[in-house]
Amino acid sequence: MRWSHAFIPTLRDAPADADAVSHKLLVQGGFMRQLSAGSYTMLTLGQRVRLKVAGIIREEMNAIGGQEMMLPTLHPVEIWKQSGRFDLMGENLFKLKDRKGADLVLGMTEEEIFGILASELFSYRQLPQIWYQMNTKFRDEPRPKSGLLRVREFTMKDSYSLDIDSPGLDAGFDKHRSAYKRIFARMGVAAVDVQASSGAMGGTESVEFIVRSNAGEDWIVTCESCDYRANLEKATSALSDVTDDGGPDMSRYATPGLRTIRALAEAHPEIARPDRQIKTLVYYLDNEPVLVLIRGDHDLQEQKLLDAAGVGEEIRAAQPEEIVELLGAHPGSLGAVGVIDLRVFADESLRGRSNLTTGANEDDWHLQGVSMERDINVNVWADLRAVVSGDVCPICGSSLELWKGIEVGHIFKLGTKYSEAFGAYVQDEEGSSHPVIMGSYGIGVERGMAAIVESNHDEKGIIWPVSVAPFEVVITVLRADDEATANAATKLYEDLLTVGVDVILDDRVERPGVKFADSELVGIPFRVTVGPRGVESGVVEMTTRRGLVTTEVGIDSVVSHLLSQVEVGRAVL
RNA sequence: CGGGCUGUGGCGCAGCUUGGUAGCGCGCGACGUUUGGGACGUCGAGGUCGUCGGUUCAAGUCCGACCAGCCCGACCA
Repeated sequence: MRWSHAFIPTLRDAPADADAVSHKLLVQGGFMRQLSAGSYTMLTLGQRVRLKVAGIIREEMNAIGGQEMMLPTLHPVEIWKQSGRFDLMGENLFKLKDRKGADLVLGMTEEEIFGILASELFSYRQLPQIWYQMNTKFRDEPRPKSGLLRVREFTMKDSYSLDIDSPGLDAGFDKHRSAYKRIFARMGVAAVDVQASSGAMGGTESVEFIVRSNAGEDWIVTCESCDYRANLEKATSALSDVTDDGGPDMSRYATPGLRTIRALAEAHPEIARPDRQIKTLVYYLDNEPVLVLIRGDHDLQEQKLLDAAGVGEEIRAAQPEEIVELLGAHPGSLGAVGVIDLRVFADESLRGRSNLTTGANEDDWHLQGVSMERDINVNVWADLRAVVSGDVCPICGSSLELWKGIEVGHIFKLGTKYSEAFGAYVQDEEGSSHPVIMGSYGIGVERGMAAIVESNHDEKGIIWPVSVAPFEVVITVLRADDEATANAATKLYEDLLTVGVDVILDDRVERPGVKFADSELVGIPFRVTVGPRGVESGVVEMTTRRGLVTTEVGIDSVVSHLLSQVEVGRAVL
């Protein structure tokens, strides 16, 4: 491609609404433009990167035996009702009507359709299968943001493993886990696999692939000395032993105006240290009010509550008016003692505790000497608290740290939910019928692009890894209006094309500074500078984008030099 | 869905308080001088000021409604 005739609209001024670095650089570099909230046009540079990322994914999926298909994005609403996910996905699902008034939805993931296809399987001898596709997914996000990091329309590679039994599922899951590691390594991002909540997908186990970045929206917990890694939604920590040394019987005491854990602790330090208080929260799970008990110095992790409750359509904190109606008191004086008409969820850190303080469900009154066993009817014990930095690792006892990251992939052990919903059963050796066991595995292609940029840039612009660069080499012609220089550059351009290098010829009649700045903003890994001075003496310059290291090379040997460096870059794992 | 902010040439913005018919920088076209790190001069093109309605002799400016985008929160595979 010749730059002088390419549509590469670079900008000097950042778009005002670019919050993430990748958003700013991809717009400034002329890779993409926003059409509407969460909807982006990929320009020629962006599309070239996207196709390279997709190519890496495709190669690795094929390498583990994946079979690529292409599924429709327009789905009849019935299949989403059949799987039960029409209600589950709620407003995130795009819905529309056709001319006959029939309800349709736009696919946000494709378990339903692959489940339907799997119903054509009849024998264990046809298993295992790995099926995948890469196409557009639609999600009506409440708040698209950060450029490609959270959008309403994007490309996802989604694959599905189909097995007769759970060892088979484990094998398919592990194949994907290692394929994903290779994919992200080849893309040039350091993605780590962490334990995750399965969320609305259901299933038994899930692992996310996370790229560390402050632009990300996920909080990750890692141990400083062992390999424990988990999303905050799933992470847990070791509990320290607390001895409550018996204590008095339960009694009421007046706490006028004390409405927070801290205020109560400061007013009554002898009986109401935060770790001796029960924090009582009121939530609605699918419109059912429930009480949630956690230790006074802890915070609730809502996803854990949702997981403990089973897959729920909706979780929300109750409003103060609702709380007064349910319990007869305002937040600040709430407790679960004597509550029998509401389900009570309690965090493990409260199990077996006694001599605690909690609200009396009467404004300005609390109870002391409360025993969990004796005084509170707990329906569900679960790990509900949010881990905080410095907590104790549940595996090795070292310290846990928290950091932010971008979720670039997520793999799930689904089980039989969809095969049962769509009648995907196969017979085993004995002739008895079993639902196919499914796994589901996703990678967001454009989000992956953004993650690459987030972790590969400097103050001058993007630094694409060779494997995903829109072009591997840019030939920067100084004095494109000088015939000898232009001819030498054009010859070099054609020679590089001949040996299969992805090269762009910057033959614009621009000042050198403009061309250098653009090539660095766009982030092409190798630059060859061809100028009149060098052409006269038979040399050109090679500059690496990373580090901007420049070396002088004879014009006759530059093609082989470049080719070997490009090949090294392409192969990097 | 709650709270906040913003919509003015392609991009970034001023003008609005105090109403009088639109301006700056970058970019763009032509010509000339330049050309190894984002040049300079001259001339020029380009805007129903988000939309609709209202007030007024007169609205980018005041009022109302709506739409869109962004931020915080809620939410989120």
